[in-house]
Amino acid sequence: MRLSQAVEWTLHSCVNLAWVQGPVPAARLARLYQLPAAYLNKQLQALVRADILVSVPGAHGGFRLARDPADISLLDVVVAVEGPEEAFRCTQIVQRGPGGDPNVDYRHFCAIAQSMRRADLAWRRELAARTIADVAAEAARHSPDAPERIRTALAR
Amino acid sequence: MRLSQAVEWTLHSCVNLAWVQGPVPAARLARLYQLPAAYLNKQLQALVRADILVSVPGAHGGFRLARDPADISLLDVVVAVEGPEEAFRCTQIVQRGPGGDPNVDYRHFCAIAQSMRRADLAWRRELAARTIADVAAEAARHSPDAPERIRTALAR
DNA sequence: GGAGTAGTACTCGGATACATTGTGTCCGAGTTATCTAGG
DNA sequence: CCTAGATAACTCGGACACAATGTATCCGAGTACTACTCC
Repeated sequence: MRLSQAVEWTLHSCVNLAWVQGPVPAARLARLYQLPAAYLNKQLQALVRADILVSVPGAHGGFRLARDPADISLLDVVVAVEGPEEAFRCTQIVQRGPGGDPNVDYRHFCAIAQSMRRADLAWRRELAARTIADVAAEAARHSPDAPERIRTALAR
Repeated sequence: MRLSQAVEWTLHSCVNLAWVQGPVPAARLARLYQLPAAYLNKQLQALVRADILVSVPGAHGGFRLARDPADISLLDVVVAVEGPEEAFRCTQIVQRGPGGDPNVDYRHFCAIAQSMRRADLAWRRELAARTIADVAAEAARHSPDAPERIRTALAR
């Protein structure tokens, strides 16, 4: 099991966007960490579809947060990039086993599926409890001049 | 993010092995749910390397649990199949950003990495708290004749 | 001087290739059970 | 009848293909700004 690289990139981008005002083009966000600009752009589109970012086309355009950083959880970003389905996929192989009932939905009754779902929920709960604003504040606490550095680095 | 199919197969196989005595060949375990036998065999090898199963070669050979089902957590099986590394991989892109210090290990200091690690630990904690014996007992509670059905289906 | 218009630079968005990983199959090495022959 | 050896069947183990997904790139559609021309 493994999260895509895009999760790291988009999370950092969201935190950085929380520190600036106007829209920032993907190329400038990518230049910060020397990332491939076009690919980052592609991933940010997923955040736009999830109503986490707003894209502004044309010159002086770019991406900005769609709402307050305190209203964007880490889970929101992860789900936008990775999709909503949970990590463990119960294919209900028990249905095809001895004593299996084709009319029973084993995604709810299979003890294994239940345990895996419980772990998944615990993971999501942690991510949902942490917002972009939390992370930004924590980062600023650890290195107080980071916001200003990002602002100047993202300036035209 | 997505766990491999093998997790479901190996977990069910471990529960089934907890209900029988001697070694069971992979082909017979696969036949239970009409799974590709050779591929299941390949996955069970990973459990052998992790000291969860013991393989017995030759005629009348197969796989059996290496220790008591109560001493095998779901996390043990998942780690054996998926590998030990956590889902979120921090590549420390902050190092290459403005104000980044090449001598700092941001896997421990980056606020994002910390949050993702916390979620990962919560997920692992849930899986570690649940054993094969727990799942087997839960399944037997829900359908009491399941163990006997499995035993006869796995008999030569 | 001001307004309208054509042109230009910039940005997102999706369509298109490449690389990595998951999925599935096949055959050989090694072991055990069985059968056979000899004492 | 018992024992030793050869044979055959069975099983794991890893090497070898195929498919799906993640990664990366490129080009077109659309917008805002700028410069120019005309009134």
